[in-house]
Amino acid sequence: MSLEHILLGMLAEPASGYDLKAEFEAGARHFWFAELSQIYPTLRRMERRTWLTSQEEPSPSGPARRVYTRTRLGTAELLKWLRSGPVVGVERFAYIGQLIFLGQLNDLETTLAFLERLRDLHREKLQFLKAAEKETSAKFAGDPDERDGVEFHEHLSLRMGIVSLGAKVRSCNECIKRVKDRMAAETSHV
Amino acid sequence: MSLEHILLGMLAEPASGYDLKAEFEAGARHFWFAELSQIYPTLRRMERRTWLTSQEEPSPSGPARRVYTRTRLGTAELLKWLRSGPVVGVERFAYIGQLIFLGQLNDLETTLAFLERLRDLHREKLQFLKAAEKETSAKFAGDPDERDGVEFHEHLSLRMGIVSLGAKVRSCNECIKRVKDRMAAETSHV
DNA sequence: CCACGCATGTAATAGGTTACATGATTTA
DNA sequence: TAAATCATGTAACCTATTACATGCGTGG
Repeated sequence: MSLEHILLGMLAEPASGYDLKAEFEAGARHFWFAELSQIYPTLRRMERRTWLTSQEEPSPSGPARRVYTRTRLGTAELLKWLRSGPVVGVERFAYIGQLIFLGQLNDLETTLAFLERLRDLHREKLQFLKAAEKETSAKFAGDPDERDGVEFHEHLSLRMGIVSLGAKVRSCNECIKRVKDRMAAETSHV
Repeated sequence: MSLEHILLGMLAEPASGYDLKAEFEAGARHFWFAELSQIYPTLRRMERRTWLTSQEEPSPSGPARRVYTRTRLGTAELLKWLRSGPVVGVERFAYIGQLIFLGQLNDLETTLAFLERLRDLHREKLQFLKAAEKETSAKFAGDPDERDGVEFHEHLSLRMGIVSLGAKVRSCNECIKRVKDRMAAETSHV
C-alpha cells in the first residue's frame, strides 16, 4: 500500500490525523488524497507495526489530539520505499475512455464541448500549482541556492506537475483544433 | 463505478470477458486496466441490470464462450455517462510523493537516479503510444478525412496520451538538469 | 442556542488484486 | 504427454468511499 508510505513521508514532523488531512487539502492534494476515515485506522495500524508512536495531547480548542511520531523503524521503511525506485501504479483515466467512446456518438459538437470542459478542469489545477510555485519562489527571489533540500525537492515536484498539466491543457487545445477542422471539412464537402 | 461504463463503451460489438481483457492488454491499457477476476462478475452484474444480454457460444478451441451484447438500455446508460462531461477522478501519483520525500534524504545522487529511472518508464509508455499512432496513421496516409468517427476519436485519445507523456519525459529532464546544477553548485562553493 | 471548526472514530459498501480451481483444445 | 492458449469463474483479502456517531470550544 502506498498511503502508509505517503503518511510516513508526511510525518517528518509529528502530526495528528487531522493535521495530515489538512495537509492533503492544502498542498499534497495534487498527488495524493485520503479521507479521514481512511487516515485514522491507517495510522493506528502503522503504530501497531511500530512505524509510529502516538501521544495524546490536550487541544486548545476541541477534544484531545492524538499526535503521531515516526520511529527509527518507520524512517527506515520510508527510506527503503524511496530507494526502491519510482512507484508508477496502474493509471485509470476514465476521461480518455470517454473521449474514445464519443466516437460512437459521432456528434462533433458534443466532443468539442467535452474537450473544452476537460481543458478548463486541467487549467484550474494548473493555476493552483502555478500559484504554489509563485509563492515559494518569492521566498528565494535572490538566490535559489538558499533552498534547503526539502524545499528544493518540493520545487521539483511542482515543476513536474506544472509541465505535465500544461501539456494536458495544450493537448486539449490540439484536439479542439482537430475537431473544428473536421467540422469545417464536413460542412464544406457534404 | 467507471469500469462498468468502460466495458459498455468497449461493447460496441458483442464480446466475451476474455476478449475484453485481451483488448485491455492490447491497447486500452494506456487509459484503463482490469483483471479477469474483476471483469467476469462485473459483466454478470451488468446483465442483471439489463444493460447487457449474454449468449453461450461454442468455442472452436476451448470451453464455451459467454458473449455479451449491449442492450438499448446499456447504450442509453453509456450515452448518459458520455454526456455527463469528463470524469476526472482523484489522481494518486506515488512517485511525486517519493520525489518530495527524497528531500528528507538529501542525497542528490539518489534523486538523480530516481528521476532518470522515472523518465525511462515514461519513455517506454510513450514509445508504445507512438507506435500505435504510426500504425493507424499509415492506414490514412493520403487523406486523414477518410477516418470514420470511431477512428478519429481513437486518434484524438492517442494524441492526448502522446503530448502528455512527452511532457512528463521533458519534465523529468528539466528536473534532472536542476539536480545536476545544484550538485555542481554544492561541490564548487563547499 | 446554534452553527462552525476541531478532533476522533466506526460501519457499511464499493472497487480492485492475488490466489486458487476447473477443464477443453492445440502444438511441440 | 506436457505445456500453452482458450475460457470461466470463486474466495480471500486489501484499499477506498460514503454515511453515520460523538463531543468539545468559540463566536455570532
